[in-house]
Amino acid sequence: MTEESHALEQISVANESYPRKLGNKGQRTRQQLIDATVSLLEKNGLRDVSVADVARAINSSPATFYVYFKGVPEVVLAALENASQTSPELEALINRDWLAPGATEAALAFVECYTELWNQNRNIFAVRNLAAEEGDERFYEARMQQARPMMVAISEQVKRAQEAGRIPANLSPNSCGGTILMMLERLAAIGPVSEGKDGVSYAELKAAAAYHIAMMLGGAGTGDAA
Amino acid sequence: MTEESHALEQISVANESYPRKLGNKGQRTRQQLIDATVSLLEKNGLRDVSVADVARAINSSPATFYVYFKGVPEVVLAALENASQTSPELEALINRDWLAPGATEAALAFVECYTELWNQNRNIFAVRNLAAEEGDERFYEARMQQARPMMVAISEQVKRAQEAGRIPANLSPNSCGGTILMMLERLAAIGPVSEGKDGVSYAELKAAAAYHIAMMLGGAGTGDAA
DNA sequence: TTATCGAATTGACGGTATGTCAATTTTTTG
DNA sequence: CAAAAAATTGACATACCGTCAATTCGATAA
Repeated sequence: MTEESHALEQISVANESYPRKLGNKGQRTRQQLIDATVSLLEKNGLRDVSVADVARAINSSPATFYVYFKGVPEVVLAALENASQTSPELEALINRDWLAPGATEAALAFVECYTELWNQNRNIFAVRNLAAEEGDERFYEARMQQARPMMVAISEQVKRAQEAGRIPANLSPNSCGGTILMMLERLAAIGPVSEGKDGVSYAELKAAAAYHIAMMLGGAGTGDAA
Repeated sequence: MTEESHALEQISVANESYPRKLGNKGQRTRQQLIDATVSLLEKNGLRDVSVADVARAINSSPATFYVYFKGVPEVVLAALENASQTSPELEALINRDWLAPGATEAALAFVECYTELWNQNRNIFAVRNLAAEEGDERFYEARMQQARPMMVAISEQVKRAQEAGRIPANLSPNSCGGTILMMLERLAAIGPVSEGKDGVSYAELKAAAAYHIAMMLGGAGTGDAA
């Protein structure tokens, strides 16, 4: 229910994500705010972290906060800029030849690596996805951006599987990549949290996801079935 | 940052989800609150719907609201009790013989039905998942509960596929069901909203998901490939 | 060293939401 | 129709939001 900003045309300091010029101290304060926010995020959900909380955490005042950020979400957005959802290891794992034997094991390694990587930035990724789900365009964009490399890599592999006649040619590679990423993100988001909660272990879930992926990448019927 | 409730042991009216006794008028007011909340939810995310908003919407006061519910989430929880995530049609679609030909088409029909059903309660399901993701146990429980029938049905089919040797026997049926449901929920949640946003159409995504499912249920290699 | 100026901080304020009473009004019922 | 129960609400204490003007801090140059 927040309304539009007023029609003030002048310089309006905090209208950008940070003041027009940042000195040494300013950068330090800004970073402190980011760190404090991420830290608070570990214990509370995004919606339970208030500007007042963050300001208090660095022994400052809300007014100071607003010099650097428009709100808590903006801080998370800033934190996201230093977080990657891919890695050389992960790239290597996905860029293998999925038509060769051992697809199931490779897929499992891929899933492990993906969820592990995700876990390293669990706090902000979780917030990112939450905010994106809530309809915040900026977070939606951020997620898309960070997911793109994997999307491209997976699509590429799907294409190869199609060319080899392993999976139907009428499927859209991007869509296949999309569904795989849906599964992976959900899997990673669940994380070790719900370990054994629904009567299924995390390891089992990862194995199932891995099988899905191996299938979709054309690795079915290469002697991996038990 | 909200704290525990105080140690007041007496009757404490709104400590339960509704007053100890509800007369005719009370039930009406309660329902009005639920309806108003769901309605407001259509336009704003959960976090943008305040107690004040809901109260205003029925020309009442926040104080009245608090007689019936502890907060907005509780209202959604109440609304969820009258929403089902399954249907006879959907049950029929999942309970077919997936080892028989036509699995891909059947899977597509299943996906269509599922997403359609989900859409009918989009507002509260979205909120439910969001809140569950945020760590709210009650919503997590609600989601689990409402997903269970499908979970069971899918697992059953996975088991049959395993017995027929169509998919590896070392996979946990429940986990396979879980991953499928992960995909389906994400797919449904995305919905027609992001139509064509990432360069993939919703129809294509559904097709890809359907193929996943057909695969996992043992319907691969039954002559459906293009 | 100190004067200067831009960077950085904050106290204080108006607005709004939360959650809880006690007091009042409305409805039901004997 | 009068008593009892249910329902409503005004008023309040508390807390967060977002903005400014006023102030303090700190780097630089004379």
